[in-house]
Amino acid sequence: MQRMTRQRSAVAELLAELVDFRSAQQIHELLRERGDEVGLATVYRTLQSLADRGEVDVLRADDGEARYRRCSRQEHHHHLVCRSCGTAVELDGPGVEEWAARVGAAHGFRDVAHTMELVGTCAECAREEQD
Amino acid sequence: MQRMTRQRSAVAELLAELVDFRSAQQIHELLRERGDEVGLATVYRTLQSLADRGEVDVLRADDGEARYRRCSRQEHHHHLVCRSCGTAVELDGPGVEEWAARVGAAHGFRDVAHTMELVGTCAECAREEQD
DNA sequence: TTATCTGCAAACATTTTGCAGCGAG
DNA sequence: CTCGCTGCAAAATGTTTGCAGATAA
Repeated sequence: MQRMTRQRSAVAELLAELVDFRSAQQIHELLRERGDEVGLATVYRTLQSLADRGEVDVLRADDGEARYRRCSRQEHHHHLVCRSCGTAVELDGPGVEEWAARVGAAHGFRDVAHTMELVGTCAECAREEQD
Repeated sequence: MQRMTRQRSAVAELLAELVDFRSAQQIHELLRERGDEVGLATVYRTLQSLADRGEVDVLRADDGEARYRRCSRQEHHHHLVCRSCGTAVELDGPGVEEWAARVGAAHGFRDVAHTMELVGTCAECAREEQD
């Protein structure tokens, strides 16, 4: 069957700590940063097998990159990012989650996941733009 | 500005006849079948410019291919896509727009834009999974 | 005329795959 | 010891881009 290897443990552990969707390449990079060297191909293979077993969610970003997230009922959150300086605010509040679930149910959809990104100009950068 | 060429007319006409999402490559093939030879690169460029102007919707299939469809509405809206069969439902209702604007304002952000995608399993595919 | 568009081929980015060697069980 | 797993590099796939020639306005 399935063997437990250093590489697979590393991917699983990292996923357990992440809350948002991340691309395979981001995951590969995060592993490297924490000292767990895992081949990119292995990251792809591991994520794929996890996805096949339903242990991670897979979504596609607008640029075509696949994004993975460990599957859980736990609420994830979103970010509001400044398009100018990159400052990111973590958002909480169930607003979007509720809306997504309600809309999905209204159309008979099950297991509705979502991705969402807010981009704007933060107060500070808006002020600087005036000059 | 923008010139009207044989190729662009052909793409526009084909899109007008299609109802569901098609990939750029499918569109290229459909054009060839009806005798309108258009280079694949031109198909991509045309679809991209149409998407920029909001005249077509773009979605990403699970395999990473982009799918295009002429937009039935001009306003900004979102989609609920089935992760299994690809069926897409256009969503209306200002729920998310209001939420995004409110959250942005609460943090002092200006010109808040957002992207969002819902993915779920539609009723029909959920039924088939039972077997 | 001339700025834009087109087709081709080469470049790109992401993901998959073939294969020889490694290593968990 | 055995197969499944890994890393590498090569291939596949979908999309973008550089460029020389074609063409709408």
